[in-house]
Amino acid sequence: MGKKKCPFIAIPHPSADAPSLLDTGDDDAEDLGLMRRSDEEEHQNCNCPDLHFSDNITRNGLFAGFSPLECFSYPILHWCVRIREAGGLESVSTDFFQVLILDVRFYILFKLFGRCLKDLIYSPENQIRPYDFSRANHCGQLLGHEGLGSGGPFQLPHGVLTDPSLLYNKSAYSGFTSASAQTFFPFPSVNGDYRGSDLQAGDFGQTKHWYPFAAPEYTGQVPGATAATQPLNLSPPIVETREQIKLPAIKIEKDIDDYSTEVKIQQYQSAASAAMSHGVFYPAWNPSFWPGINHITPPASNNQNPSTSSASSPSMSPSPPSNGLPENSFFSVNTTQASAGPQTQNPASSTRSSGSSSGGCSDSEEENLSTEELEQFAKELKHKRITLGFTQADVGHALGNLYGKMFSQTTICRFEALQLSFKNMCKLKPLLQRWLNEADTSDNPQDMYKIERVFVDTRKRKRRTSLEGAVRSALETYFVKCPKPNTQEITHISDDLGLERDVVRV
DNA sequence: ATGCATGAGGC
DNA sequence: CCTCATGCATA
Repeated sequence: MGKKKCPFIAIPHPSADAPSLLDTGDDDAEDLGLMRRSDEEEHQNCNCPDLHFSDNITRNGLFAGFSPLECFSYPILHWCVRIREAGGLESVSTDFFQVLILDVRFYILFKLFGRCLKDLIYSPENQIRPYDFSRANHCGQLLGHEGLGSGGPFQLPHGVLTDPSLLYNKSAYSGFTSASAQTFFPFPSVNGDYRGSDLQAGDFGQTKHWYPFAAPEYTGQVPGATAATQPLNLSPPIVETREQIKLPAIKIEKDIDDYSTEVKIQQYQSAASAAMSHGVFYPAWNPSFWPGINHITPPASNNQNPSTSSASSPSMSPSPPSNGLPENSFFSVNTTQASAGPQTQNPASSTRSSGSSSGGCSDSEEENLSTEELEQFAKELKHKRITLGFTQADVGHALGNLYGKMFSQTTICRFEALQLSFKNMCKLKPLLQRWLNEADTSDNPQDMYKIERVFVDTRKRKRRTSLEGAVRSALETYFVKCPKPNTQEITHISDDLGLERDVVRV
């Protein structure tokens, strides 16, 4: 009786809380039903599987250190329970599914293991209770051979739900790390504000780290859409891309590839049509949102403006032929004003063609920015980027597509972390501001980062030098003695340590 | 997220 | 030759 509801996947109430998943407020983690540190105590009282915190800190996001299956399986189980609680697929409301489809993981799993999930939802012997899952039993059933009937090739790697504790170890966003060697930007620490965002990143932002279907940077799609598409779009380029990815998830991915796409679709479709026949289950399951599922025709009452969605259907189309705007459009927007409020244009199809139309144009002046403004903007950028489901790399590429100058993930990262020089921050801000405005107001922000990656820099980069132990400390000693060695001294040091001159110099 | 590499531009 | 902005490669 006294047990509290586990906040792990606090799926919003079907009718009441659907919009909260997209809430851009500070409580993003909560919006997504992700547990925060403060929930730990509460969690002690629930029957959730082993979801306890530890003090390990992950660096790259919520799902770092997790197998894709682990990342998928918990939410799936919770969704299943929720559906069951609601009386089955036929009984849940439209709003419920609007929320549900935002959980990309569920979508994918539903496609892959639709029958299995239905078993979980309907089968009388599966008397699972909310937050009372038996790992071995249900997860195996959900993802393992048993549930696939004919014994699909999908194999569970050593325990699906091994240790989810890492999920919640993400430290609060700290902006500047104390270890930062780039000290030329005098911002104070940014703290706390991105805790939620970082957690959320695990869901929508930095999904590349764990997505089994990720074709990381080449697809030109929003992560969610990417994940939804990959199992169906087995086009050669993607397959090639996979070959190059060294993520452990590849094994899983290949296994899934072997699995009959036809079967997957049928499984999905049977569930979908069953639900649709009862008049539910249609809202956002449209081709635009779920590319590859274009055989499901949403009713006319679809939320989206039909013309808008058809204009883009972004993820289905090949890369755009254009290469963005010419360089002279780099700093062509007055972003000080633009940042005050969203624009009212409908940029659905204008992201490439109307680069000059967004916001008023002005000189290429860098703004007179205060550190506080930059700091604030960096926060806002990160927050909204994550909310919109873009990675840092996406943003960098989008800038290239939209404004002609591409930036790497590194640069975006450093911008968000305020690790660029003040001058550089001021220079980049207008571009990012403009991107932010476009993305923020676009109905199809994923249009903004369709990637035209036709050029490949074939230069062979020097292999990265790794300075270790003795050499490193020797260099440091030299540096302490003489921070600015001249040529002769550099030569001397390089001879002494057996390093290239350039290495010593750098 | 960050260490090291690279190349442009300025002195 | 140096500084700076930026990116690759990798932790």
